[in-house]
Amino acid sequence: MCCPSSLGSRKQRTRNVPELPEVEIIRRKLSPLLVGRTIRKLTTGKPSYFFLTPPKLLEQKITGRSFVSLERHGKYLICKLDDTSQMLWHLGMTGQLLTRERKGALDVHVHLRFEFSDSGPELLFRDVRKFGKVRWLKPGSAEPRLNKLGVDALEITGQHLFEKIRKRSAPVKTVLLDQGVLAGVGNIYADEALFISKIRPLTAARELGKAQVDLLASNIRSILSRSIKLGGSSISDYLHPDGQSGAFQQTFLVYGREGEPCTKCQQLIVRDVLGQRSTHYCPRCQR
DNA sequence: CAAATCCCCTGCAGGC
DNA sequence: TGCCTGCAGGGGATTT
Repeated sequence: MCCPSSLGSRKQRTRNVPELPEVEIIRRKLSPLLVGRTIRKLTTGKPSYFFLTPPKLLEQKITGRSFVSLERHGKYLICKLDDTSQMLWHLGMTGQLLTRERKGALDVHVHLRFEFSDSGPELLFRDVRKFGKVRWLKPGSAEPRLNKLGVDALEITGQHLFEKIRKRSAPVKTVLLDQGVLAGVGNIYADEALFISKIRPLTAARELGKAQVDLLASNIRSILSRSIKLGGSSISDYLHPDGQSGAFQQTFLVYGREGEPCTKCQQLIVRDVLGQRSTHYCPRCQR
């Protein structure tokens, strides 16, 4: 049938990176598969610059350890190990955590392969763009990056968000992406939440009134929850650990819809660049 | 302290 | 058909 590109306008290619819902789904699916299991062997691919902890050191520190819990703050996954050390994972843009039966060759983008002492599936850390991060933390030490994160976006309240942004002159879209303000919102959910809240992304954060920020905070929480229910957004690289795709991308109202009619008012969706990130909004609904 | 800019990387769309 | 260019994006470093 008719293809969208027949409209003639050059459409931006959009990608989706793991944001809070995607990381939370990984956590929920991976947690029962990891907790209680012991790492028998860690294999690293060619050392990539992206490791915060050198692969050899990581291998030395976690071999023989077992998983106690898998937690999440914003877009970070936090593995607690049985010697009270921790392993942090950040998936960057294209990071994937995949489970599979122990067989077959590894493709060149697999950077870590966790094998366990039992005969169950192994775990792969795969990352094409190499923006992902893996860090081991010795017992009792804290990760400065985690300490700088704002509250998890699922917990954000209007009052708290208002306090955090009331003096910020930057566009509200840019401020929502600041992980020190709230943790877990990325490009897609920022655009979608602003649309639902009828707030133009370019608006200076400090111009927003308390009622608007209350609404925004509430919409951020609800859109993230809805995405989790639908398995997250799978446009390009994101997959669940078992290879399943999410379905939330089918409900996007503005993201990646440049040039298409707004679902509310038929005005064409506009794309701008803010803080070097593409930003989508309806010029009529969002004032 | 906040804001703006640049950069890491690689697959792939678009142009010719 | 095939080569070349430019873009996507999180977040850290650096500069203003």
